[in-house]
Amino acid sequence: MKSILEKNAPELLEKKVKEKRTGLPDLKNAENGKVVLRFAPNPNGPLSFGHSRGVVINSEYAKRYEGKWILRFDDTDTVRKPPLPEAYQLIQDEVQWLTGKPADKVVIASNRIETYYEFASKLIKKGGAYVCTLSADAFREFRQNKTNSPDRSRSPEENLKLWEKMLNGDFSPGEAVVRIKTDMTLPNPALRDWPALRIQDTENNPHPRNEIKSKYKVWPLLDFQSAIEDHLQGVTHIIRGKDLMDSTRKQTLLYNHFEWTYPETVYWGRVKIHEFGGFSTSGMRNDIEEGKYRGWDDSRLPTLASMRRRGFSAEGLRNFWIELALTQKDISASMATIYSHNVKIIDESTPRLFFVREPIEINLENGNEEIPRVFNTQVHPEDIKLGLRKWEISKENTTIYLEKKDLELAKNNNYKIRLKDFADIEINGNKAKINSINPSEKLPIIHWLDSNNCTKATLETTIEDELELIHGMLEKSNHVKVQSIVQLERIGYAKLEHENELIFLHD
RNA sequence: GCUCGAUUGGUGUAGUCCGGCCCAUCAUCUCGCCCUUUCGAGGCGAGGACCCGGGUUCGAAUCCCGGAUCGAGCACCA
Repeated sequence: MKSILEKNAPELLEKKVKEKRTGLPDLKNAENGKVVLRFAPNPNGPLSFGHSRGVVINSEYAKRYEGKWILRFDDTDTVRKPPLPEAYQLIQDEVQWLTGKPADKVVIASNRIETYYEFASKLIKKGGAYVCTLSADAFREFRQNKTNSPDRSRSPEENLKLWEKMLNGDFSPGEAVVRIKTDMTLPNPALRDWPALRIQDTENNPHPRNEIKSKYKVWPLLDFQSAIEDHLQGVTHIIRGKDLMDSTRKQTLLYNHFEWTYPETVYWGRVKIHEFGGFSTSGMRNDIEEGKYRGWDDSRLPTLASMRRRGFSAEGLRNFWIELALTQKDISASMATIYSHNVKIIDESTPRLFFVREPIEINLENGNEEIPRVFNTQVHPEDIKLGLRKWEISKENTTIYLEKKDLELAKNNNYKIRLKDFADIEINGNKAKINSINPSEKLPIIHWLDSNNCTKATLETTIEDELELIHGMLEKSNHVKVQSIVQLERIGYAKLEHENELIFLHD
């Protein structure tokens, strides 16, 4: 059989060789050079770790299809989710850091309110939308009963008048809303005459941007604003959470009124990180204002700012999200996976350094051998090009530091231990003598410091959701600049945040 | 309740459209070994999964029917 096929129809055999796909799936109907994507966070705080998924996925697709992606600030709720003025810039900085370049375009919804008004007017004129003066509760009845409300039958002219009254401020919040006319008998209740624009009390809840403040009383809701803007910007593909599936359906109904074609849409599920509890942007904002956290970059917070501060590499984060790919499953990932991605990026270029926690002073004396005058080892064990760590060691009154914990380790080993890259020693009280330079027997190897070649330093870390400051001695090094990542041998990776101040990254 | 959607090892994925080469991929994880003067990195090996029940078929992770479980929407939030 096979040989017959080989002879007569070899393509049938070849077709069976399936290629394995990794990373992001292809986008449907994606034409190279023509793809336009967007990511639309609410600027009520800087980006959370979860948001970074949106930035990474959209920018990666834009790169793959040589298209562009728009960063859009959906800042249309001044009451419940008031924007944070500084977030607009913070988010753009974070995007730059994460993707290595700015978004291709930035759109701020609150700058475009009048444009949204135009489309609302147009649709009301066409009879595709109407002003509804029912209360939310009253309308709910009609939605549940699949019956038309009396307001629904008003003529476009009457609706236009009411719309003008809304804009003029003749209605208070809750008294009038613009609804998109769909069909009250639609099986999905979420789609029945859904609300598109509402009134907000911007006297008491002004928009935080100075140029906006109390300028508008009527504000579009997400489904309307987003749909109009996507069309105006020529968005071809929308990647959004599956919680917005009904938004797609609502917006498609709106697009039908205008006879526009809706973009291709793909969904992702929720992502939980085992180690992070439930955090919301507004919750974090409260806690920060109350002083519970030191800021958005507090290392206990699941924000991009925090991860960036701790020293995560943007590339590692990107790889993490790409590997998670795009599925509608609600997923629960572990920090271990993120660490693993990060280590792959940083390990080969990260200088090694000794940091002795809770240092105990020991006087080092000559023993079977004299104290060597120099300590010499590589900055990176696998890469000599990164240079050498070299200390001059005084031969008189030589004081070294060992970790308290390592003293216990030595105790369990007849007080004999090996100082890494240096010598075997035997400890006796606060003194130690050198037994041999070369490793004479298999001893535990510990890191250590010479008092003339180190300085006091602190390591900030998180233990059970509390910030801890570990005091210790840090090796002096001219290979490590402030803000760079180091590996504290036998401890883990950390960032030298300031002179003599380290912040723990991960182990 | 109504309406959507998802279901592959501990975790995340590939494969599902167009059934066989899938005794199921890759990564993470765990364990073992090697290497290494770090509890790091690297190398090698092992462990572990097609939600359940029927059906169609020579053959089902893949198709059909039923069920279960989980999640989301039904806000004048985003």
